[in-house]
Amino acid sequence: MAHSAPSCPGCDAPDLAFAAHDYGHCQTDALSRAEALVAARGLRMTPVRRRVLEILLETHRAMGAYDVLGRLAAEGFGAQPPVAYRALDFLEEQGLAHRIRRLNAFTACMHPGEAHAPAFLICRSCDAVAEAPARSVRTALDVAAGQVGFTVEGSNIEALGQCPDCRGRAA
Amino acid sequence: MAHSAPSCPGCDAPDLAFAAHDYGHCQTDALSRAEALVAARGLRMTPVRRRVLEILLETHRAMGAYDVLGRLAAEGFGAQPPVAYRALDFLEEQGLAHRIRRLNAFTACMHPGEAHAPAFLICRSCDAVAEAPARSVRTALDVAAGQVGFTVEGSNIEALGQCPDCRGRAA
DNA sequence: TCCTTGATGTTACACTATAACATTCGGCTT
DNA sequence: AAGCCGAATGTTATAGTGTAACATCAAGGA
Repeated sequence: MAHSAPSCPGCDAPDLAFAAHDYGHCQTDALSRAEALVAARGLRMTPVRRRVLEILLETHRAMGAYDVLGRLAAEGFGAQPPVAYRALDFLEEQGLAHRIRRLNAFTACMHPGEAHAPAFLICRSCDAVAEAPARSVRTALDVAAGQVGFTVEGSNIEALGQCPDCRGRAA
Repeated sequence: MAHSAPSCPGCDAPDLAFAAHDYGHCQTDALSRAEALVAARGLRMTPVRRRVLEILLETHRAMGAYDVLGRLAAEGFGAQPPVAYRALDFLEEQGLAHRIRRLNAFTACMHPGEAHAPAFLICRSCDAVAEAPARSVRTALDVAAGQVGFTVEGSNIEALGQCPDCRGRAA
């Protein structure tokens, strides 16, 4: 699936990836796209799964599984770890959420349905996480791996550094 | 520091990254280079640190902190987690070991002293981990991040897939 | 010698994640 | 409507990963 319909100008515009903007756009749009995608695959977007995705969509940060679980429990869902982990695993398998391994945390995917091997930019000052277009990065990785005969099936590419806002503020 | 002296033909040759070869070369050479590097920085390569590096160098795989700890404990070193984690953290800070976040594990660096932002190739069949030259990958990441105003200070780039051997055997 | 610094060792605990099993729900067949 | 089946949820319990805090010890300098 091509990148035909940006889900949110604020989220997608490169120069606004870290800028403050109305998250409502991202949230409602990504959610409806996720619903359609899951339905098209003959799977079920259950209440827990939907709620977890909504929670992740509330911020452009990464949330730990136990943070998500806390929210779920407070809302009457199950209060045990598997409840959160199963929903998160489902969302990740469906490409609706990503795991940020550096943080042991999860973040909503900003481009559901589009084939992409994202790179994540993690700000060490404000903990914001942005999903950067990384086709070139992934390509370079495939090439480097190919040179040693390795076939890449999946990747995690994460960068730790400083976002524009924090760099401006703190030098 | 430039990549002037490959530490081991078997380890460094791209087409042998995953091939069986005499680990003795890698181990003794990497170890002596590590010693020199640490000394040059005015730091101390203590017995625990040296032993942990040796243990990591025994294989071209990633080891969990608790696996390392088990070895240490069996040899008379402290038996509590911080003993292993402190040595591993030291080695990582000095660029003598790398953390493979996908596996919650650690692996010895094959190019100590050389500036590098490595990519790791993790075989899902045999669990071997190879450190691929990834200057181009890191450059692509820097560029992609730069486009959204993000300054990359550190990265983890990991690929999951199949090594040449396993692909040959299993199709 | 005394003192400071850094390294090691310990206890104790926090955080992350999964195995295994019971229960419930939705859809389908009869 | 009754019964069945597979998927999803909920639970208990436990495994695995990582760190805070403090005590002890060794090395080097004042």
